[in-house]
Amino acid sequence: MEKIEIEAIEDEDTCTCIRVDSVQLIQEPQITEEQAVGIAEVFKALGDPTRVKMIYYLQQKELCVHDLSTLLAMGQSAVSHQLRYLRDLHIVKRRKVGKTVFYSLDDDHIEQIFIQTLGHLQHM
Amino acid sequence: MEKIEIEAIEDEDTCTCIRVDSVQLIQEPQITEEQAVGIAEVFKALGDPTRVKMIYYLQQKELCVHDLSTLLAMGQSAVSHQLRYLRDLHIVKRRKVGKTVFYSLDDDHIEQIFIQTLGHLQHM
DNA sequence: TGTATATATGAGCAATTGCTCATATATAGT
DNA sequence: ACTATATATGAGCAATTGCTCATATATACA
Repeated sequence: MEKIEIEAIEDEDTCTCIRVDSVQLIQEPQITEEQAVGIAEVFKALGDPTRVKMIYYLQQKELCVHDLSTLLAMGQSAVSHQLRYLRDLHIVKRRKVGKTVFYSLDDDHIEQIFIQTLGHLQHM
Repeated sequence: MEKIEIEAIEDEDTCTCIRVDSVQLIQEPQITEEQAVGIAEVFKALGDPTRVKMIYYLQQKELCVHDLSTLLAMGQSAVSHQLRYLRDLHIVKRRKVGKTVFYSLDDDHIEQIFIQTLGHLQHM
């Protein structure tokens, strides 16, 4: 058991509630800015109702832009923009057949996270 | 095996790529607007670097506002605002002791989703 | 080659977000 | 009661978001 020097920290204010533990955490930062940004980026991609529906449908079957547009009752442009966004994050991938482009999920991890969360949220 | 009437759908445009399946999906909507909004709401809460860090630290131990402020290198007001946001979603809860308020995670499901996702994202 | 269909993309715009600043509230100590 | 500390909150503002509209690109077919 080591004793921790509370006096080691000297700054402008007075709160010492659990300063000790905070310092311990600070000394092992454990999560970097880049990691936090990366994690947030993925969650943010799933954090929009339109994209939730898209991923929900794509998780069931490959769909073309037009059909997604119909299913979501949204303009083709809006759908294409969202698909572009998801594709940039490698959440979704394209398969072109003639004029039409089919989209499907591209990432097993994200798919699992999505499905698990769906399950969790049933019980809330 | 049932045959599906493609001709049943008659609307303004021409794409019939997989219209049949789309209609099948449409006939069982399976995901409502409210559900999509609810799911997105949760993901959105996790979709910001500041909140990711907060949840990451709080998942390790209960912390007061001041210490979170120190850990995140952010102003107390910004931290309080974010905590308020997370509290409204029942992701975080308060425990008041004298002048200081301790925050901790309030939802096992969200905690699990967060940890699992953290694990998944290690392998990406 | 010309036309129609399917998708992609840039610009613009209203709504939302995440912060800061100032200030309010709550509690403890004198 | 007065002061200091800890947290909460409203207003404001710059940045981001998610759509629409117009238009570009790609492919199929006559």
